[in-house]
Amino acid sequence: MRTTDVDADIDDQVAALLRQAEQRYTSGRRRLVAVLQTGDGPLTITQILDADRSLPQSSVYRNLTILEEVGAVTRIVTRDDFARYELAEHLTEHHHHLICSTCGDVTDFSLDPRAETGLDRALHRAADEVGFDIDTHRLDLLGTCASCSG
Amino acid sequence: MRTTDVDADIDDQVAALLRQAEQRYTSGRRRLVAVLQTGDGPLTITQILDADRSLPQSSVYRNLTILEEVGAVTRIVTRDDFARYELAEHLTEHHHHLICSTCGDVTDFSLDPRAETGLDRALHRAADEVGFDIDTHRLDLLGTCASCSG
DNA sequence: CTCAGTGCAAAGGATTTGCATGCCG
DNA sequence: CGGCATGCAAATCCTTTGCACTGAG
Repeated sequence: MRTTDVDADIDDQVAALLRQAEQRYTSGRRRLVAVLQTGDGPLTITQILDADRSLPQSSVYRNLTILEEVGAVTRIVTRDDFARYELAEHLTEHHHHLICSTCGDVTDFSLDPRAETGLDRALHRAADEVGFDIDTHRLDLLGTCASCSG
Repeated sequence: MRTTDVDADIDDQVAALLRQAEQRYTSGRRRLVAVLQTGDGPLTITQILDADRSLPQSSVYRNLTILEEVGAVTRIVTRDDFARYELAEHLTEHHHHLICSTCGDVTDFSLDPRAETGLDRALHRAADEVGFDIDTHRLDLLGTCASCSG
């Protein structure tokens, strides 16, 4: 889904984000972003390292932190002990996660626009009541994926 | 909000859940549940230990694990590195979380029933498409809480 | 009495950091 | 050239576990 001709575009945007923060878009960071573009959902460090063996663990951690600060990447935490990373929403599209309780895998999905809008309105109504200023929302479904229920 | 006369009721339900699993409801576990009833949102281990200094760390971890297995407690993970725990939804009510990006605190909130129902329907529609079997959903708002924006 | 539960301290595992080296700008 | 980024290995920090002890039934 993410392997379309917008990839080059994403690269440019990441480059821009880094430049604004006075950070370099080095080859290691490029390879990291490339791996993240690959996944159908957020990836764990292990998955990233497996996907590109040339990436050293510590650099991956460091660069993911920087890419997150810069706003190019989002860190996700599920119930298991592994943090997961994905490209930031403004580089892809707003989406949510299907988290399989059995295999632990995380995949993306979207809500139809009407439902998403309605949800957004309801959320703002609720947040306003307590003076909370919403930045974004996060919606995950926990359950069993198709392969695990088969 | 949770400090009402349903507290005794919750205690009974937790006791029942433990009994079903052939687990004892010991004083340490009682104190732990008592602390969880205190919070306006999920608590970190540190918060729990601070709330009741007589609770040893390792027992808290162990008992939270057991209470989670039994279905009395839910483990939450936010973006920071601390796991948080709260009483299971069927002991309280379905609710969501306001996560402050500045101070890291988590508080509960609810959506109005109409919005919640609409959301649920939309979620099932989306999940059905990919053969995902929903157990529950998790909805968090990320942003700035009233005290931090002041 | 017996066995699950407890508490201490030491181990485990994901993540972070120090430091010498290499490379981008 | 100068400083940021890198990579290795050692350190850190939340969490888990081993083991001897205690208390509930």
